Amino acid sequence: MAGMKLLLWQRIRDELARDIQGGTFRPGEPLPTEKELAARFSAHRHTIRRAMRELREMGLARTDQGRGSVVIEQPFEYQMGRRTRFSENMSLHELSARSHFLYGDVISASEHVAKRLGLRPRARVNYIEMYGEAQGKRVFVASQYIPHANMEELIAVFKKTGSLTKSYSYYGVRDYFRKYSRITARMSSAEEARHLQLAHRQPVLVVEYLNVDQSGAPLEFGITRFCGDRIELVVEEK
Amino acid sequence: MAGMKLLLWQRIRDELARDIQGGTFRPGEPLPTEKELAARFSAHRHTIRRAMRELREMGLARTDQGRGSVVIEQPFEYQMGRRTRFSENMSLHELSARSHFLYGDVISASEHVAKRLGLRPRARVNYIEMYGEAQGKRVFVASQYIPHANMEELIAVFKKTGSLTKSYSYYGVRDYFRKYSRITARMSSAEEARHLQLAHRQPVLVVEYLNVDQSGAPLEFGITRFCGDRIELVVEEK
DNA sequence: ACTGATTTGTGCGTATGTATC
DNA sequence: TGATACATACGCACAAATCAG
Repeated sequence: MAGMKLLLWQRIRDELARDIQGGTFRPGEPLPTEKELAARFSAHRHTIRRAMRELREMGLARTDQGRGSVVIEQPFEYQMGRRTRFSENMSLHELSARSHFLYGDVISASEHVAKRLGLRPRARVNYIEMYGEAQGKRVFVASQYIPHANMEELIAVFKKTGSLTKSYSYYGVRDYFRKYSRITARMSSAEEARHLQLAHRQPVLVVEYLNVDQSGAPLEFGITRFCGDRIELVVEEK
Repeated sequence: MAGMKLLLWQRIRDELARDIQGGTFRPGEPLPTEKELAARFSAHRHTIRRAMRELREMGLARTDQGRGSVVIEQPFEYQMGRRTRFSENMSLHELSARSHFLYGDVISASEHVAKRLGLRPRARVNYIEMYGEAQGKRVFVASQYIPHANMEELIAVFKKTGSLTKSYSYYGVRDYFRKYSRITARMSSAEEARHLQLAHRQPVLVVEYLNVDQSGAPLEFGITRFCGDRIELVVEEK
């Protein structure tokens, strides 16, 4: 089978794929126009299009009518399941992932938040805003609400440890679980676009979730906004 | 606790919430400007803004700087898990949900599809496009790939039964399971916007998934594009 | 709001190579 | 050998979306 003769469009597809994976064409950057590629490969535009179709299906490129084709930014995988944790999640992929503190305060819960956490309205909660980074790219901003009772110095502890999981263990919570996730998509707000360092308004994946401790008691309610094209949520059934 | 005195902003919030939930303000329609609301309630604009903030947190309204506030279209819940099926899923909520046939053919699988289904490249697969409707609103368009071997008349069967689950049972597949789901968000293409009957380009939730039969063999690979603001995917852990 | 240039999307026609019966 | 079917590749034309002025 080795040295099998490849068709023209397959050779073009493979060469462009190598150019992309080798870094000649960088993620986010436009690919040459079909006309230019036709000249480069001395092939018909239809043949170029056949190759481009495959690149799209391989998830390497995206093309828009009237605009052209761009190299897709390979999205990071974000595993979502019973034991979803950002730090464990992305370091698995050696992505040098970190979360960064943005803002924290003790506030009184809105009705919506109180209901989700099973608290009485206006109960005191720790409110923490953070953003997540992987390979130098912002991938999410998150707002988290944790009941203030029993964890009165959580914000200070979080600032020191830099991780909610570690902060919980400081308070004796050895393990916790994702109870549910509710996922929608919408356009980013101006503030979200700023935090995610997006040039323009882009779609965000909005995940509203509840984490519970080992006894099943609500531990943390949060709303995470993922940059739509930099993250791929993976829900794997066992 | 009954008859507890409510603050002014809480009364305004509750009255507006009743207006929205009662249908005075319809989903998708703009709410009165803050100035108009201030006049109606004889309250200061700041007080109106305090109430609006809660409405946003309750998921009832959305406001954009310079434009105003609109009533959020309450998204349908779409349960996602091991036994995800559209027909069972939405009829639970009495949403009069149906899926509609768009296009079907036997094609040869692209490399990407063949890989996911564990077939050799260019193997024959049934290709079915459909869209889903709930309460008269388009909620998704889906492209599905099912190996052609063993299910040679699948498309004809599907046209008659109107359901993939029923079509599978015709071929003796009594049950099947969701192996994984991969979720991203992006802008809808022109064609997707048309199928989803969107006025403008809007974000879509893209779910790439694999269903397997009871023996664990790949049964159906598909890409579903949900209208971002009309659907909320729910991943519930047990 | 309009115009023209650029770029991708689509359709049809033609010719050629290859596999099958 | 011939007939047929199918995929590949090129040529040409026009539609549709985008963008700069």
